[in-house]
Amino acid sequence: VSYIKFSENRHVFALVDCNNFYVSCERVFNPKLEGMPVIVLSNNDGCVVARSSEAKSLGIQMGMPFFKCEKLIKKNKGAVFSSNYALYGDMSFRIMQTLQKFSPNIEIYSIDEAFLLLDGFNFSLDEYGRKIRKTIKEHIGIPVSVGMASTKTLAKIATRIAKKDAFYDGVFDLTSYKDIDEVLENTAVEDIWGIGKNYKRKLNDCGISTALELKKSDEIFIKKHFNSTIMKILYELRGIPCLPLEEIPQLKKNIASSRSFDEPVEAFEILSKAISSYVTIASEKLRKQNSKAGIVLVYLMTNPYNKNEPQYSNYTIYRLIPYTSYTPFIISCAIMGLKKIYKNGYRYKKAGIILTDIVSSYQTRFQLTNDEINIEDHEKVMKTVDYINIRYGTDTIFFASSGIGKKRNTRCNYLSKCFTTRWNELLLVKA
DNA sequence: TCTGGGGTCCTAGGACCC
DNA sequence: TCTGGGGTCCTAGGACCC
Repeated sequence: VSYIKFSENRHVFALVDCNNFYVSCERVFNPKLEGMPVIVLSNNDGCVVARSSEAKSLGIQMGMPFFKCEKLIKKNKGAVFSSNYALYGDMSFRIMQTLQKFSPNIEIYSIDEAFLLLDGFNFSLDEYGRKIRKTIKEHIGIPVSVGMASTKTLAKIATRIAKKDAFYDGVFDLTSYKDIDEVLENTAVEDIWGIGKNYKRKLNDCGISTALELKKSDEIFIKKHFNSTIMKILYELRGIPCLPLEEIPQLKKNIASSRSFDEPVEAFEILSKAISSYVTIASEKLRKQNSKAGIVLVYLMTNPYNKNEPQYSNYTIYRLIPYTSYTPFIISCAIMGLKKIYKNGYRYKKAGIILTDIVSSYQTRFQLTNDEINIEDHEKVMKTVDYINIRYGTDTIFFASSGIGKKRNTRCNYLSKCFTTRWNELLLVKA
């Protein structure tokens, strides 16, 4: 079968998943939060993106707008935090470093999840999982759940049980469980990794509502009515891996940067400063992966939730010739783009840019260019700027087109300190 | 009053080519 | 009157994830 790109040997995938990660990060430096309902908000304090179990029991949903649960959480003496990515990113880095010691083959899947390949380990997987869990808790202070199975999709299911069912206390090994089908029978299709609300509806319409029913479905039928995504899931449920461990991070194919504004923005100058700073952020990421972009896309929009206001949204793309990661050049293209789509008289809520058509810097070494552009000089300049900003802090050097006044035009009223990345924000302990 | 940000993969259909 | 067949590439939109 063409979907099966991976070897047919038995594998053991372990998924290590941090329990409500952002909340746990806040709790490490603020133990009073233990046992309290705690939520962490998205950028601009817009939506709930992490909830402690106590907050979940209050009925606060993932992605819920903050204003809809603000009263509830305050009434229950809960705590609220703005996202502190400097803190969460650093905590994640420490966890991933620690996990490297438990397997030579690891895929960092997201800020709070990693897959480990545990092939050929001839001792108790359950014990090993508990050792991982204990180590992360002791060294970093974050509680994790660990699930093991023969495919990634099954490992996801195992981890969910490890987390949900108190009996397993954070570790569940599906490879040695007596009856996998029994587990799958108790897993709803929409709880499978990769099946969202639309596939759920369509599968339900075909009479498939549990993971077991999908596993036992007729391949020909599924192939006819669904796409390759669902076929892969079907095989993965049967224990045939279709999703390999991706140890080497691939070059990002798109790099985006955008923000919603706290207050609606009308003035072109404010938008162009914002766009300029988005380009700065995205170009840094571009250079960090040693790549260059061929296209910059600029977009803006009014507030789609506000039905009483005239709506306008638009985007434009600019080809970058030659392929580049030189921030000032990309800024000037992006601002030309902005000029093209900007219309006077609208209250803009959000703007952003996307760098795309990204290639490795090695592939661009022999581009034909105008003699006036000295690519080597550009690269040296950006290298120096990046070095200084890493060494002395973000925005030590920045572009005047981003504006020199107050940087933040997004809200973050509940921000905790950068306990692990700034000397002057270290936790103070009185003794 | 207040609704995030950053990604990936897949597919259908159009344009184009020989 | 009769109007092929096979292929690639590109793009927009859908779906999903954390």
